[in-house]
Amino acid sequence: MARKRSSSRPTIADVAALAGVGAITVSRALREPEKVSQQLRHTIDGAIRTLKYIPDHNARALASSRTDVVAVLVPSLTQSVFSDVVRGIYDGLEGSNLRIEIANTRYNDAIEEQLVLNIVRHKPAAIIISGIEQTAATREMLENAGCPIVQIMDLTDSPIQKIIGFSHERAGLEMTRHLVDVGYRRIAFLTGWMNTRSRERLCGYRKALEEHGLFDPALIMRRGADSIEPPRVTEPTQNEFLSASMGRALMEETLDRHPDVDAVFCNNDVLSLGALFACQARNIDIPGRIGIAGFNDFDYMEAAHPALTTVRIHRWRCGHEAMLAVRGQLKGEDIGPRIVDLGFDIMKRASTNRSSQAATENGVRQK
Amino acid sequence: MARKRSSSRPTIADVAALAGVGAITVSRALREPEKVSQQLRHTIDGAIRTLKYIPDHNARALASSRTDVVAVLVPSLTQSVFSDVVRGIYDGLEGSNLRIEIANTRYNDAIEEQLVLNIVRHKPAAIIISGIEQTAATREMLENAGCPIVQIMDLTDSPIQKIIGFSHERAGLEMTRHLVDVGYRRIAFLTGWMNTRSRERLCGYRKALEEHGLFDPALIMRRGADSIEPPRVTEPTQNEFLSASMGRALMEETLDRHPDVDAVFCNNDVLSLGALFACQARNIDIPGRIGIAGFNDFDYMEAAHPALTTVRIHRWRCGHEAMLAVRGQLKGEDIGPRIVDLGFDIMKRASTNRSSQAATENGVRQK
DNA sequence: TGCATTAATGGTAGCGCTACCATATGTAGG
DNA sequence: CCTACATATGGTAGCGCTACCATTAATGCA
Repeated sequence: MARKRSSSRPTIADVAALAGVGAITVSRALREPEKVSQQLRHTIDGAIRTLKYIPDHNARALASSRTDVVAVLVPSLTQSVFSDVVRGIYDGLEGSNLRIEIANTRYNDAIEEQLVLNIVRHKPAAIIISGIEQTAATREMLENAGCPIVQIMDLTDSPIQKIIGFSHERAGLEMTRHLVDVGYRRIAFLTGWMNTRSRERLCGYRKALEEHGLFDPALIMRRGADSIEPPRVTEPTQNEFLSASMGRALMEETLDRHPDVDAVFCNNDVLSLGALFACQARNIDIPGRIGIAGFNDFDYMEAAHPALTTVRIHRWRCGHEAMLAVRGQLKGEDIGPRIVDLGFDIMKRASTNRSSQAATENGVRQK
Repeated sequence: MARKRSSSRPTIADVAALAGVGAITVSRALREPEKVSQQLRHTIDGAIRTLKYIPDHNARALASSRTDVVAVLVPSLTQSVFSDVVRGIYDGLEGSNLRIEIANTRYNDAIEEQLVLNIVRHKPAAIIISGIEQTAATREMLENAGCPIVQIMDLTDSPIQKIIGFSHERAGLEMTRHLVDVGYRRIAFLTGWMNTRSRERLCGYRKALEEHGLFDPALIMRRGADSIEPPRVTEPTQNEFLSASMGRALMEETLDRHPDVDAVFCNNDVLSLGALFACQARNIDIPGRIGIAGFNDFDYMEAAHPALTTVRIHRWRCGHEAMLAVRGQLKGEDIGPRIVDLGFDIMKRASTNRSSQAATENGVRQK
């Protein structure tokens, strides 16, 4: 009844035999080398190399009910935002023998819950999860997962364990304040489909304008699906989620319907690029007649003509630090600060560069 | 000597006990439901739901020496090119119970070889790998992996099993021909760090120009690291790999050093965007004085002012079709055509829209 | 009616590894 | 010299599942 061993794959027993030691010693040499004499360690290393032995992590997981998988939950792969974050996570991996498993929640709580259940059942080494709006059930599963959990890309006072990110509301607020500061008064908000975090930015925009009695709900210009689920994106040309074309259309609509608007705060750089093109096509002076601001600081923002004002956030760093935090905790280090605010930078560029002089004039013109 | 069972996790035995059947029957109900009577199937489903049973894929892999992991090898996560491909792969996953494991080769053969070794040893359900330039050792491992292999994003006459992609050389060739057709004569090639595939496009560019005796190596304008390894990218603002700023600098250099250049073919849309901004900043007429063409057809290309000519390639579709091909083969379907050419489209837009009238004039002017 | 064949289910023995103990050695302390 | 205790190594029994057979009941067909 012996089951055939596919002779191809060397096992720990083969290594042990070749090195003339017990299998368990090989296992130790791999996992806790300090507990094996230097001499044996050397012999074993040799055997491993000769046989090109690679441990089977399935067997390892089964035997130890632990894995070396870091599960990463992101809401979307569509946006370069999360590509950068994921890249940071991968870059933070190097030199460890951890593995990464990306799970895509598609901005859907039910999917997220199912994924988390599946993940915790498989005893990951750690979990990195985007945002703070997990359902109660999801949160409970995470709390009981018995591994390091890092939330990213947002902030809250009550992280599950640790959170690394920044405040979207404050980012929206500060950028809007900047626009007001330099003299814009009729500031529209351009947006595509909104998730929780982009909604927080809208919130910041609103608060900043209300501080000055400048808020006008009619100036929230929105395109794209109105659903809770994000629209499906396949090839970018059919993008109803977020695109420069959408930004261009939004800008044109704004100019047509609200001729008194003197600045647009775009919920995403992609939109701001479209807004810029719309203005160029109509020969509208930027920043004189219209100011433009975006969010993310993608590479093209500073190269644009005029260079586009935006909020720089630290996507790569966020992923990278999350991974480093995970690795620290797995090495037994202290968890450190539970809340890490990476902040953001208001990149004041030519597209909103009105002198306060011009600002005053503009304020007058607004009247 | 009994090892403690962490009571938390229900096993197949628990389900079997609750359903009053043997464990193996539960196993079958999950994997080959048609071999279990409808009645038992129903009972078992109930038990699974009551216990929230989730199979342990580590144990499954160990027992069956097979996994449900589709390994995906990409050379980079930096470029939105591969983000789109990966997104297509994930989208193609839905409804299956396959899992995805992304491995990043960093354009490095040695890393790729190590990753492939590690992957094949773990018996993946299938492998999707970018490009065709695997080392002999890598190729041999893949050939002996005993699972479906799909190469993507390029073409060759001798795929390992199946390849889904398009010809970069032909894309470069056709775009360059278009530029010549509409009358451009001194056509520069703008590029950052080049990988094998972008080099193929350069090759196409060269061939097209040589057809007309227009090739001039001095017009290959290049920035970024000259190494075989790609430069590291962290936050996009420090991007020495590929950025709009680089495109802008390249365009400015081209204008300064080669005032007779009348068109630029950018190896990437990102560069073409920078090139556009450079021209706008100098008030240079596009497409009159300078024509601009890119490669990829990112969303902003058609929104730009003027809309930018480019090569549309099918990134999402490439990943998606690769995944569907994998699923088909795993279901036992025929492998189908070994070579799937997804092609590309030359998107002729305003940035190269010279009438043939103007083209002739320009031809004259060149003399 | 008898015997081959199929359909439906179960038992047992691993898959490759590590947790848990047991067993040698060496080394210090009384 | 003996105990105590750390250091270094090994043996055994699973982890949760499925491959491989075995078994039983139901069906087909001469």
